[in-house]
Amino acid sequence: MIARELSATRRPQGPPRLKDVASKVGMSTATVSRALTGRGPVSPGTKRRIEAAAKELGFVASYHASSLASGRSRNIGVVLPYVDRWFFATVLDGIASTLTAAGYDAALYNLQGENFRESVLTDFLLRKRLDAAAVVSLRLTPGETEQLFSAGIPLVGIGGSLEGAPTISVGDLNAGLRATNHLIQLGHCRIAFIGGPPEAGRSFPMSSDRRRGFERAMSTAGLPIHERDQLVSDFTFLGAYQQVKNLLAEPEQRPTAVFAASDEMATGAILAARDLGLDVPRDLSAIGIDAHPIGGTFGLTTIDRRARRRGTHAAQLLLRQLVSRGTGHGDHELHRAHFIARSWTAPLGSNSSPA
Amino acid sequence: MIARELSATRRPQGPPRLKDVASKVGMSTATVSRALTGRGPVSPGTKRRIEAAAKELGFVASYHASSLASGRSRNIGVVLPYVDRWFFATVLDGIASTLTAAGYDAALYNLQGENFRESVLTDFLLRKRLDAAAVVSLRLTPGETEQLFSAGIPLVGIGGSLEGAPTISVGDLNAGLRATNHLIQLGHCRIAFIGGPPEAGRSFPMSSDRRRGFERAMSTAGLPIHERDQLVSDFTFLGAYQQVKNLLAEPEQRPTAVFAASDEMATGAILAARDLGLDVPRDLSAIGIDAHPIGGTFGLTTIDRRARRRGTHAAQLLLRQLVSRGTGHGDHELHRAHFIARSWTAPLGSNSSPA
DNA sequence: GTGAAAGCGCTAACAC
DNA sequence: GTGTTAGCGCTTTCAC
Repeated sequence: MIARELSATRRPQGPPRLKDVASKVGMSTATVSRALTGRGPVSPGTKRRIEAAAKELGFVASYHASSLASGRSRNIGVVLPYVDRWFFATVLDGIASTLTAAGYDAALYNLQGENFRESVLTDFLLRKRLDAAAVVSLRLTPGETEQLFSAGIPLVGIGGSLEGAPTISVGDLNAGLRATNHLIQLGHCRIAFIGGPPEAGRSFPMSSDRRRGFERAMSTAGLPIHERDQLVSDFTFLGAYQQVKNLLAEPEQRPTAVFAASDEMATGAILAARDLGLDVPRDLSAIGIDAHPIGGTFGLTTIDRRARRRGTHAAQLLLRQLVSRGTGHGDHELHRAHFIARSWTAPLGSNSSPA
Repeated sequence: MIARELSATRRPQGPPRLKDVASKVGMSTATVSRALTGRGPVSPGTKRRIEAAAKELGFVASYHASSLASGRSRNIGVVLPYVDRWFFATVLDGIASTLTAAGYDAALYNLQGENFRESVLTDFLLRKRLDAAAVVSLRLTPGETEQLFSAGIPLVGIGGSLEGAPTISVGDLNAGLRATNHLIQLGHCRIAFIGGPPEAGRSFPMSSDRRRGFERAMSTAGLPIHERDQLVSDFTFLGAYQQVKNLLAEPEQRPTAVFAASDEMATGAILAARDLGLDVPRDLSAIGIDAHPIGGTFGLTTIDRRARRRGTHAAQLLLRQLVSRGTGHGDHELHRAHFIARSWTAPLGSNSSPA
């Protein structure tokens, strides 16, 4: 009803339109548009006057109209399996900050594991309100990738596998190798591995790659892998704490070192060991992956995946692609992970035969 | 250049338009629009045929066009100071999931402390591409709130203070009171408080409210607050760990309990105590706030802010407002925090005079 | 360098 | 119930 009354007065004091700016400077909307978007020629003088007028009126172009007319939307999608886990939240933080600074919006698509996978990948792509998308730790099917490409949406992958799209990976396999080798070089022969759950087919192929790195390093060194030292947890502190507590409960079967696929799990492992009266790192060395702040507290040795930086980098890549209008198919950048040696790993020595 | 060539062929195989669906079923675009949006009368029969045709063609309405024409955009903004902190990430998770499930987009605005405050609050509001916004832990100035209202954007606040907008708060003051009282009832007289940094003027007024709760509880109980027991940290594990380690270094001045404004800090405090050789909870009781998973591991007593649920609830509130077209000015819902007593708080007893 | 005019793809009055 | 007709507010040829 109110709306009806207002419509008589016609736009009582709605936001200013391009038209308003145009008439204020006595120019056509076309020129104003060119001046403000920077596309097309405008004389420096007019440009300045237009900008001044726009500012004075507080004019900001309507995204919807602009997007509809131009096909560009200054909106970039970020697709990830979780947002409430440190690694993902941090990557997201990096992406979002970069985009915001560049004047882009970040549209968040939280798949929640696999819950929304179907609808998100179908929906958001089809509606084409996105200029580009960053896909974090997801293994897209060829069909899905192709759909996105054919919709003309530049993609960049982070740590997942994305056939044909530029990907920023950290080399999970390599990280697994290095972490394990570090422990081996310290003299450890019996090393436990705590990984994440087996990947649900299509998501985050990270844990299994690390596990493969672990296995390869062990076999290269000629070390046996004990079945019972192969733990599966959920990337969380709590899960690992419990698992490791069980594992260490039998002294004669104890590993001397543990490699966890996340810092949270590594920390859990350490605290479990401590609670069992073990001395860290004398009785148990531990190494994690992530450089989660919690690890820094204690001095956990870890492999930094540089989460935030990778997010930033992915966003920049996308932004650059948007400018050059190239899709940049298939470039693959490997961000080498950064090794951080700290005090939770120690040479095997004083504890060759645990009490 | 390619575009130019293609334009000859005219939409070689671009996504289907409303028009395509219309001609496929031999109806006008208006009817198709009505059928698909559910706004306006359509006979059940035609509706079904239209839906079938749309599905078959893989038609999905262009958001931009639809938004421009209707003024609605199925896009809701989420403004928060950080995304890489557990509480915020979890709230965000709750909001985003709910919105996604309802077919809405979540546009993320990460202020990064105060970095992007200005531009976000100005920009995203002016462009009006948002149907509504959830504002987490932010203290908006009256001017800012008014701007948002006058732009017709329904708001809901979570845990911040938002004059005139519905707010979901957890009662930080009350949480502070309860946590402190819990410790007092256990017989503790010397209680330390670890809070966050003083709020940067306009952000997240949560730490100070908890501190006030603490102070009030103490003074009500007639207990003195020692200046040196009032710690300021950064909500992180590490910060608290160090602070508390310093605090506990002098045995004769030791508090017997500590109330931390976050579980991460409480956990840091506990581990600091342990590393100093103290027994928890015999020598030091600790209570936190958040129900961060890390606390569950050890049995940290805490006050659950129900982060995820509050996010969910905020999103629902917004969605409901959008339907009823009311702005719901000023309703204030208090989600009472949930007390979780666990093993890290104990009656003062065996440790009346610490060694 | 600038303006006129034709859309972008959809929704919303309003007639029928 | 359904079709017709105007736009939503901007961008972009295309002339000038």
